[in-house]
Amino acid sequence: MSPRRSAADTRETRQRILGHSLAIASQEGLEGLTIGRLATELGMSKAGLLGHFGTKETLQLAVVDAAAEVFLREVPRRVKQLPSGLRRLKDVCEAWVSYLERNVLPGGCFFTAATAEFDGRSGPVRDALAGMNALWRRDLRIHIRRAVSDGDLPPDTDVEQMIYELLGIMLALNHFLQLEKDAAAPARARRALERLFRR
Amino acid sequence: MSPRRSAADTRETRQRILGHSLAIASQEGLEGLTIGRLATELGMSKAGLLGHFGTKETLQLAVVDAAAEVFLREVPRRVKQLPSGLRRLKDVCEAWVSYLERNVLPGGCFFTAATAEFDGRSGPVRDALAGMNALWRRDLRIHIRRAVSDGDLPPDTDVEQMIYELLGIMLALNHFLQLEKDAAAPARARRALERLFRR
DNA sequence: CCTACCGATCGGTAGG
DNA sequence: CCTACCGATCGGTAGG
Repeated sequence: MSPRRSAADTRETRQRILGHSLAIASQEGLEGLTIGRLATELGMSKAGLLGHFGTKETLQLAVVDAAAEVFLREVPRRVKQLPSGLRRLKDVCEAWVSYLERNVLPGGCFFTAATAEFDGRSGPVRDALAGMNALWRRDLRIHIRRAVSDGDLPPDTDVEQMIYELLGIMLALNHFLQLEKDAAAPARARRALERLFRR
Repeated sequence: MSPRRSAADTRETRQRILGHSLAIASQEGLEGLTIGRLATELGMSKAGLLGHFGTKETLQLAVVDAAAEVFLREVPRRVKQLPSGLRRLKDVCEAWVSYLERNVLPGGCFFTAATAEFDGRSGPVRDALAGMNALWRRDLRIHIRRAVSDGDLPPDTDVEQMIYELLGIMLALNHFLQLEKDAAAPARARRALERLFRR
């Protein structure tokens, strides 16, 4: 009667796995994501699950990609696609704060958690995380440089310094939201950003 | 011939275990710290090791305490015990940057790593970490308040905002040191601190 | 502190 | 996608 699993079904199952993996990984880390637990919670067998990815490491890499997808959808793609510059930078940062504030993933920022977890290791997962971090900094760098050449930031702006401080504000936001459940943290992040852009 | 293990020997063994645990945990996390691995690397049996702590959770709590010991020794106790205030606050922050810069633990700041790992969970380990974070913020709060009442910081200083930004600078420092091995990060942290105290 | 062991779970494979 | 299984390792205990 019912046809064999179509390619679309397969893709859907894969997305279900990745969605649940992302939720687990944001709370308990990429290593806390075990095949057995994942299979049980999704109501499938370990072998069936592993069939989609081959090994746990491949699954972890797919989760990193899925997390990047979510972040790109929720932050840069969410703001009006104005020309690069200070206005766009501010919009991106506001979307970033809002992303963390809205608790899109149950455990907060996946990349913050996963980066802290893997920064002391080596291998493909660590490299993928480092690559995503570098890509995102590159985006910020472009906006900041443009803001400087537009005259919206002082000509002596230290671009890397600004990226450093931006990231610090976001790391602190994630920290206060996750550890302290401090509802005042987003306002603090916004205030810190204002001070950063108004120097 | 040789006497039975003395209480001093026992304490020494315990310290050896905790020291090695701290090194592992700063790199691979408090959960990556497994009894079997720890026992092998220390050349003792799992049962012998567990005898000192009872359960893994008790070991994890002891590691949190040991990490606090190291941090207190390397940061607040390392600066001249001047009266609380802006001078002391600046000294403490410099010791904090230096602590991370000198890579006292192989995986960077234990508390940053462990907090990111446990902030999505519940239980005694998470609570102990939250408690240490709160204690440290209390210290910083006292210094900032004193600096304000001394007139060394503006009377309208938002104390919690300054703590937030301070923590962000340190989280970013740990991030850039661990993930990017960016030797320029300590200088960026110092510059960000200057800007924070000079507003 | 040790040896010897426990049940549970890990990632993964064979075969269908 | 499944069942059935593998060796390795997990935290922990009994008994000395």
